[in-house]
Amino acid sequence: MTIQSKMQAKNASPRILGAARAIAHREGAGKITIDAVAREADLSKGGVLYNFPTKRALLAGLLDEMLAEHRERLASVPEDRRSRTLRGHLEAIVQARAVDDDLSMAILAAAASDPRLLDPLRAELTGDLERILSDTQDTPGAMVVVLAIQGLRFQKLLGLPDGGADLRGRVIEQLRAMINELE
Amino acid sequence: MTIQSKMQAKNASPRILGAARAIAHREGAGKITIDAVAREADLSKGGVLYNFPTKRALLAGLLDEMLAEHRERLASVPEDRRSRTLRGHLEAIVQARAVDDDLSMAILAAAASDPRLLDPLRAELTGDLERILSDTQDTPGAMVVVLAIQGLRFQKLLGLPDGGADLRGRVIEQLRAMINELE
DNA sequence: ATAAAATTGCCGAATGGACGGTGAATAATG
DNA sequence: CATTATTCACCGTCCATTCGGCAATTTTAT
Repeated sequence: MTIQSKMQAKNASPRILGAARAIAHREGAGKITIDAVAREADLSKGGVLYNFPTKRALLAGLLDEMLAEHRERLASVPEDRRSRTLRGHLEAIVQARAVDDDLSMAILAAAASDPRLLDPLRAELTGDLERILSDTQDTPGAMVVVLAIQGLRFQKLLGLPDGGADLRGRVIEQLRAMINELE
Repeated sequence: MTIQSKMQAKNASPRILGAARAIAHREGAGKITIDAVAREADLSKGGVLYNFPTKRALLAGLLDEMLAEHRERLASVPEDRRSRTLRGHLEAIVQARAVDDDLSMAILAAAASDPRLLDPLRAELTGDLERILSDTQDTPGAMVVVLAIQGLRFQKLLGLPDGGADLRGRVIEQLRAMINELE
């Protein structure tokens, strides 16, 4: 109980989402439970459920937040360069923080029982993909890069073998080169 | 209840695994529960747990089975060609049956709470990757193909946008070409 | 301005269902 | 008979969701 013991915060949602992230990072993707989130956010279970009427809504909120951050990162790529979106995607995973991995796993796990949870992600990626493909004549070439980037994501997410940090670096260089060679 | 009403099969494990697959395919990844599997396999819950002492073991069994099939597919690639393993991986997803997607999702979901469940997969892929990389001088080039293939897997698994069947086909052609150009 | 009324944000106990797992008894097998 | 395979009846836990109530805040009425 902090300073705001009796003070009513206008919006506890960000605190709740932050708490969920913290739990995912500290205890793993499977530990995101309403109780746990409530404790972490210094809130009651009812309080959490007031802001997110269902657990699904909470997960959806997390995904939303991640997508927003994703958009920000894309926006931070210099305007003038070709293949902006594609570059953004690549740089995003280069800089990706480890925190998001457990979070992604949590969302993935939930999506197993409820595939439509990923709809916002699909929508976002559909837009990105359109932009990427319309940026070049060599659509298959661009698509290969997109797929490789996605591969990198899941490789990291699931801890699949990557051939060592050394190779990983060279692969990223290679992908950068491939992007530059797109027409 | 089929012909084998009162006949005791020597080994119910395959039937159980098959039941799990059926459920995953018919009702989704989230519906694989011990009770459900028992019903589907026409067995009691205890019977299932006799063969797989824990749910984790059941999932591990499913993963095992999938990896075995994976190895078979790899083995069916003509001996003489270069980059055998890599070609195998590519052809595997070209022919992949939809059944396995829900199954993979189920395993993925479980891995969220228990990452070590994926250890056998990691081991398998580590071996494959070694073989792939030692087949060529252009390790980054090969790795890009590996990643793209992995990207294809997850794209399909999660129903992410793929730019249409048309592009998909051309991408696969492109990947085949890239493999051929590896030295 | 101020009392009354309504709304907002939250609490926390209770509910109920789903699910993994156990163990003793029983049937089949060789 | 001994071992193996399976049933049946429970148990306990976890966990999302419900719900009635309460204090602070805002709105409405007087």
